[in-house]
This record gives sequence, C-alpha cells and structure tokens, in this order.
Amino acid sequence: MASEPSAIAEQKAEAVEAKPLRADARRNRDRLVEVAVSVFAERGIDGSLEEIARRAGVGIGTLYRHFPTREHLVEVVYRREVEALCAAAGELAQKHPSDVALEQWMQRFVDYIATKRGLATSLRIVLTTNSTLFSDTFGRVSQALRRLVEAAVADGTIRGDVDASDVLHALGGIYSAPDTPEWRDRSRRLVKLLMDGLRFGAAKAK
Amino acid sequence: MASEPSAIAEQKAEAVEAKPLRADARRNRDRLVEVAVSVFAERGIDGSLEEIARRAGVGIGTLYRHFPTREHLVEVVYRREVEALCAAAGELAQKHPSDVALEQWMQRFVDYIATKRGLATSLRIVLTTNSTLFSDTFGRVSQALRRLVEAAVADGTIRGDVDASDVLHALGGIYSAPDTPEWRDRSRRLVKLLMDGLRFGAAKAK
DNA sequence: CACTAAAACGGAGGCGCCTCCGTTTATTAC
DNA sequence: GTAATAAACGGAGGCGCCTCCGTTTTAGTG
Repeated sequence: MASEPSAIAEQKAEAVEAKPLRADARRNRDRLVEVAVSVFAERGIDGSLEEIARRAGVGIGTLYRHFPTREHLVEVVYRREVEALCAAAGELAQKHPSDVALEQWMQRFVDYIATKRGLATSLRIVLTTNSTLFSDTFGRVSQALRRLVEAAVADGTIRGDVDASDVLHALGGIYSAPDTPEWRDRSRRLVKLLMDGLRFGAAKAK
Repeated sequence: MASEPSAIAEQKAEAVEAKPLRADARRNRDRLVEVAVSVFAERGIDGSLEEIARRAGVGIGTLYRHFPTREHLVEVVYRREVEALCAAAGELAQKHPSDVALEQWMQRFVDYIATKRGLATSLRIVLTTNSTLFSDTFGRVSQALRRLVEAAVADGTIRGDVDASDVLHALGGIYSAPDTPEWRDRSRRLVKLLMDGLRFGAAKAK
C-alpha cells in the first residue's frame, strides 16, 4: 500500500511535478521534520505525534495534513538521515586522503546505526512493510560506499582486489550484531580491523 | 521479548505447574477468548479490546489482567484455532476413508487460511515477532497432516512415493499466493488437483 | 492597497489504550 | 454458618490517535 511520499525532493525544488507549497506550509512542514528527528531520537520511533506538533508550535491537524500517517513521517525522517550520511561521503572525500575518508565514513556509519539500535524492531517492521524505502536506501548507501572504495583503490591507498560489495558485506555484520553494551566499541574496532586489512598490500604501502 | 503465555494448557488441567484459577476468573477468561475470536474475525486483528471486554461483560481491567498485551490475547486465540484445525484431522479420519479425510482436511485448511487472509500483514508481524508461536503451530499442523498422509498411504488410497512434507510444500503455495478475488476458488481447485495426483497410481486404483 | 478564492491552520471531540486502586467475591479455616 | 484474606473485578482517568470543520492566512488580481 502506502508509497506516495517520494521524499527525494527535500531541500530544493526539483524535476518531477509537485506544486510549490505555500510559504507558511513549507515552513511548518520543515519545522515538523526538524522536531520529529529529535523526538524520534529521544523517545523512539513511537514517540508521541502530539508532542511533535506541540514542540513544532503547530496544531495536530497540521501535522496530519502533511503526514497522513506516522509511517509517512518516519519515512521522511529516515530518508533525510540516510541522505545526510551519504552526503558526508562527498565531504570526507574532499577533506581527507581517500583511505582516511573511507575509514571515517565507516565510523560515521557505525554512529548512525547506533542511534537506530533501540528502534531496530519497529524500524525493521517499517522497512519490511515499505520495501521501496529499503531498496532505495540500500542503493544510496551502496553508491556512497562504492565511490569511496573505488577512489581509494584508484590511488592505491587500499588494496585493489576488493570492491564495495565486499566491504558492505563486512559492514553488514555491524548492523545485525546483537545489541550488547559493547556493541559500539566492538564495531569501531571492527572498522579499524577492516581498514588494516584493506591497507595491507596496497600499492602505496605505508 | 514476550513469550510467556505458553497456552498449550487450555482446556484441561495439565502437567506443568499453573495454579488453578478461581472459578470466576476462569469463567471470565474463557468468555474473553470466546468473544475475542468473533471480534477479531469481524473487525480484524486490530479490533478494539474495549469492545471485547464490553461484549464479554467484564471491565477492561479484567481483560488486561488476563492478557497483559494485545499480543497475548492474539496468541491464545490463534493457538486455539490451530488446535481446532488439527483436532479436525482426527475426526475426519474416523468418519471417512483415508483419502477423503485427507482431501477434506486440506479444504478445511483453505477455509482456515481464508479467514486469516485480510489480517495477513498484522498476523505476519506477530508471527515474526514470536517465533516460538510460529514453529509450534507449524509443528502441529505438520503432524496432523502427516497422520492423514501416512494413513492414506498405508491403506493404499493414495500413492506411496510421497510424504507429508511434499504435500505441505504444495499447500505452502496456498498460503503465500496473492490475495485476489479468485483466491479461494483457485485454492480449492488446487487441492483437488493435488488429490488427483495423489490418487493416481495408488495401490487401490479406483 | 483592497478584495477574494484557495490553501492552510489548529484544536475540540470521539475513540482506544493502559494503569491504578478502591470495592467485591470466592475460598479457606474455624 | 461466619470470619478472614487472598484473588479478582471493573471503571475512572490520563494520554495518544485521528477526523472534521470553522477560522485565519497567503497569493494572486484589479
């Protein structure tokens, strides 16, 4: 069922048709998403929608007009965060040597998953229900990772016999690992370990 | 998380420890389950718990004491229905020749799934969340089917080179088929077709 | 500016969820 | 039978969900 939102068009005006919102509407909508990010972060994905409306300083009716169901709102928030994660890849690539960029991005990935940890169950249900959302984000993340890996392979800071899928596969373990207290540290170490492996035997050996 | 209920002990007193309920408590509990069956059937798995309590003539507090969460109640109802389905296998086996018993039971299986059709999504979530429930019921259904198949094979009314898993595999398609208007008819025909195949080449050829 | 239609707002109200706790009832002991 | 007590009852109340609709605001138009 539900699959309308197509929130790719977030920040700017864009290609596909979508009549521009009235100024007040756009303002409120943005504010709602803004607030939703924090409320979901604090209270979990089941946080009260009324609280979101309240904090955003709009009526509950306004929230519902913009996001007919909780899932619509969750989807927009989720997409926006994935977007930010992927955008970070570009920035890191400019500011750091390619291998460092890759490493930092992976650490960021860990941080990102960390915030989603508690909500995993509910989020998993949303992702199961909305497979477009799943494949979209999977695609985006893969692409960001691919760029980083290919750049690093190209300039010889990591070995050449691996590709993005290999790395993604390794990161998969981070996502599905059980939710223990040490999870975060363990994951950070895993990234380092992975990087050591990737650097070993690189053209530009250290 | 939640997995306590263990509602195997339904109708009678049983092996494992569980202090007998006070008379009024047992009465109310039974009544609640009774009513829940119809409400879930009419309104879907999201039917109002308050309505269930109301119809059962008890306070909402009583419902919650017996079933701390909606899932607990759903689980009990679900188990009871599966139980009934499996029990039917025994009865059919006594009243009919073994191949007919098998066929009728499979038709009953179709009917059973039919009632669950609309709720599939929610129910799937419950089953995903509670894997014990899933494996328990899977086991029970398999067993019922196995008895029927083996009896029919034994007295030669169906061919001998198949076993219960084969049949279950075939029935699996019924469960996962898309929810079209013709679903029910198609499924009934599938059962017939399957039976023809099973009878073909049986020892006691017709 | 002034006016107007369309768009957007927002909160009251109805319903369901769930907890908490004062009241009632079944059971056990005498 | 009666008294004592543990068990069970049930509904009020607080909160969140969501819809509906009267009111307000915006963006054009003259």
